[in-house]
Amino acid sequence: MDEKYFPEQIENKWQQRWSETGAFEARENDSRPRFYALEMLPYPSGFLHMGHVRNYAIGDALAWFKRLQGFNVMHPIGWDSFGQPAEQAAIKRGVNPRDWTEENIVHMRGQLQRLGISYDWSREIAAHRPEYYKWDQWFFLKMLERGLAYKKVSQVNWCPKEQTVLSNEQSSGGICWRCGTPVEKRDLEQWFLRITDYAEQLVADMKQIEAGWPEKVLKRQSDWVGRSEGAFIDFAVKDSDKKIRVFTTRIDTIYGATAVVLSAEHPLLPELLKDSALKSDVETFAEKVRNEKAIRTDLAEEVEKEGLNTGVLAINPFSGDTLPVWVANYVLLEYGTGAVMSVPAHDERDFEFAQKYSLPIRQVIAPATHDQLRSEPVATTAGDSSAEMKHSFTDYGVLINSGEWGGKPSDVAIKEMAAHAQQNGFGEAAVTYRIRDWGVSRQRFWGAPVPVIYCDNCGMVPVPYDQLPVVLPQTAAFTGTGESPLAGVAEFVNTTCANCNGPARRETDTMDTFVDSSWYFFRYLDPQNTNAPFDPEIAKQWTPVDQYIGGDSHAVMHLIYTRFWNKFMRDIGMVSFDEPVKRLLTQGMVTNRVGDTDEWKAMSKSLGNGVDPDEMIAAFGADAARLFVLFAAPVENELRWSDTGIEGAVRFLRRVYTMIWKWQQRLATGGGEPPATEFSSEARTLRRKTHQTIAKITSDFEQLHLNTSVAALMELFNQLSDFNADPARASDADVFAVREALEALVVMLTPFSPHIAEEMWEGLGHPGGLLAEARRWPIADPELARREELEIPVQVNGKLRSRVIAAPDVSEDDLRAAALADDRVRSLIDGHEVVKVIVVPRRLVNIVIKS
RNA sequence: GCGAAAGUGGCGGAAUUGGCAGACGCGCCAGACUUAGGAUCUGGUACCGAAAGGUGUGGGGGUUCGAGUCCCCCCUUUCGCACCA
Repeated sequence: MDEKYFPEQIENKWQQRWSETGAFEARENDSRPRFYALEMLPYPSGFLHMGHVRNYAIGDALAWFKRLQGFNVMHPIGWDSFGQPAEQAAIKRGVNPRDWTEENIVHMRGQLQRLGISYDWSREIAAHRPEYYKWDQWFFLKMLERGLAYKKVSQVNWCPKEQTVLSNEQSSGGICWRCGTPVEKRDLEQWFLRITDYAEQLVADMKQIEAGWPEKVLKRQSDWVGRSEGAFIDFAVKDSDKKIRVFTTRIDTIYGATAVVLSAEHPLLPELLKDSALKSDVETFAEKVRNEKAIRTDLAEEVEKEGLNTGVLAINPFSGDTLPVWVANYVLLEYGTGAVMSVPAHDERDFEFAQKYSLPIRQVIAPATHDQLRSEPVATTAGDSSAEMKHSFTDYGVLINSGEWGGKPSDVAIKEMAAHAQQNGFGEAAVTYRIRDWGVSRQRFWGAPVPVIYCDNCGMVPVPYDQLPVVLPQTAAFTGTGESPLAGVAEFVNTTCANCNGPARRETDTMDTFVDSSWYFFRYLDPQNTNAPFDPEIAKQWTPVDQYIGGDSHAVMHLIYTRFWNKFMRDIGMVSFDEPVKRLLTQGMVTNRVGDTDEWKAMSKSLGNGVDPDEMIAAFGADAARLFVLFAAPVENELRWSDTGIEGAVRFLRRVYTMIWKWQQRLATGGGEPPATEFSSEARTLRRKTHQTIAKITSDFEQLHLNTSVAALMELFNQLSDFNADPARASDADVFAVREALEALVVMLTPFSPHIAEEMWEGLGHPGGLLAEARRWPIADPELARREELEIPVQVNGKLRSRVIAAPDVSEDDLRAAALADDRVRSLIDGHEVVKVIVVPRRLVNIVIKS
């Protein structure tokens, strides 16, 4: 090792050595316990940004930690390389998306290697390569076989700026997930995956992962799936054999229904209107509502409720009442049945609607008091409470004005009334979900082609498995019009039918890139497999993933799709578990000040607040850059970038390096045996700090509390500085204590700054590198970590007044006596009555006096 | 509007979960290095006060011998949801 710390030199040296020795390659024939550390794979945009650096620095710290603890660690990386930006580059600049993508990968791979992230590069994958997307297509066909992939015309989310379809997850909140443009609705024929078949499991299986996943991610997923228990009820249409089915979670309020309200898109509407005098008015109104919905852009504002009476009447199956049927803009076709019973007295929306259109308001739930829950049925009067009620009453309570159900509490009535409906054939208890099927069709070039063909004779024909992959053509005309560019590539489109050999056309839609990322981490485990996406036997050894790390922006996209995919893979026998990821960490964003303002936003090119990782590496070294991002904030917090912070990291590394240099000669030659002589009190203090630090960092790592681990390393170093022994003259005992501290420091620094750690480890006289031994992570000795004496704070009436020194095993009585004997304490309690003395063993004494 | 989380020095953040508030770092101040300093080293750094001492974890109340931590009300910020029947 050199006298001075030259990061570039050290980093090059070790990156090369790691690569030559295959240091990070995970092997199958290995008896060590396994650990799968996974970071969300990047899109190859061309440049690594600080968010990537943070993500991979966290994952790498964990991977190194586990490796040093003796685990066989799987730590792979790949490229989420299909998607929009490549195609945008093609449209705008005429470059070939494949070339653009491959060049970006080369550049970013170089950046990752310069960062020294310990990936097993032999397992690298890229979604845009046929050997990968072949298996996307394979999975698609499997889903098609099982009826889980289907095509239908539907209203889809359309981003007018990017000219593309978006899934519901990608247009959450009504805006495009990528560019923030308000989303429009369009009618298109599209491929869907039946994620709704798994809605119940997506909710129920959260139990299995709740210990390891952030609560907020599970909450968002749970909201997204939107499980809701209630009942379907059929309202017969008067003078007709038609029925209107509504969904309600509050069947107990059904006697308060004063209208049935349909969404403007409700399929029954045209038939219902057939004989209505108001037909044309209603149709005009419904048309207007549909249009407003399709182009709605001011999402912040709640739209004012509007409705129109259709003139049609329906019959409440419980009360026999005749109710008007309305059409209104606040009823959604997508949820429930597209029709609701309007109960103004007990639903805010219905109340508002009833107020506006002067519909009657009938109260049927009374607030429950303790006695009422047991009271006899209240006499029913079908009164209109519109005058008295100022707000809807939406709590559960006791039924009134509800026929035979009067007097029953809501929860009981809900169960009994659903059963009653079922017995009488006009309804049933039901569970509905908010989640919709996953629209995976994209009218895009740069994605995996949907592997089906259309034959004039045979209709839609799946591409046979042995004809996969359906390979993307080299290029196409990129017009950016929203039509799939593949449609213009004749040699792609024109094919022969696998059934009848007649002429046929290929599907020109490609798949959503979230298909690629739904199962990629299984491919890492068996990346060369040509017979299957992966060998289930190999996958079994490594999965579920032990720790997954990435941004929380994917909480309801990638992270819900991949859970769905796993359940599908389970159902076709490829995996044996329900959940693919045991523990998930959603790391915080890396932000920087925007210009001269006080705003902190995620680094981005367009805001001009980006920090180039390459520049950081050049100026400070990869080790310092990584150390800083891990130290500056807890991993889940936002990280506000600071240029001075990283200088502190370099300073620390340089100080450690200098100390190792100072000691290396003495340590490299001397043996590591415990000395014959006694340890001095200072040496014992150093050893105590060493073992306390080992214990702290080892346990911090389990929670990924990396910032406090770094702080602990710094404390250990400060203690070493204070120890201030001279390498030339130090006693054997002192040298032993220093060696113990320095070796622990170096090994525990490795997850944060691996290059300098390897260099220093070598400098300390250990050839072969840190991974030469199966298990290198130090183990804390609790005996040595224990304090020899305790400084116990003494409070008088809760205020800190003094401290007493005590042995760690001091008895409560002795501690109390010592506190009461303390001079300062005595001067304060003299002349006062001691009411009580609280002794917390090993912690504190509080003396309560009367003042 | 609904829901959730969070408010600790100039800044990022610690605090063994009810027991010494401010670890560690950044910044700042002072000093040293017989020149320079955007290098390095040493010391200091919550606030008020000369000191003794007092005050202090968004504000107000409460529980407790003891509250950053628990409970209630309020304020602020961030995030999520957007008529989900």
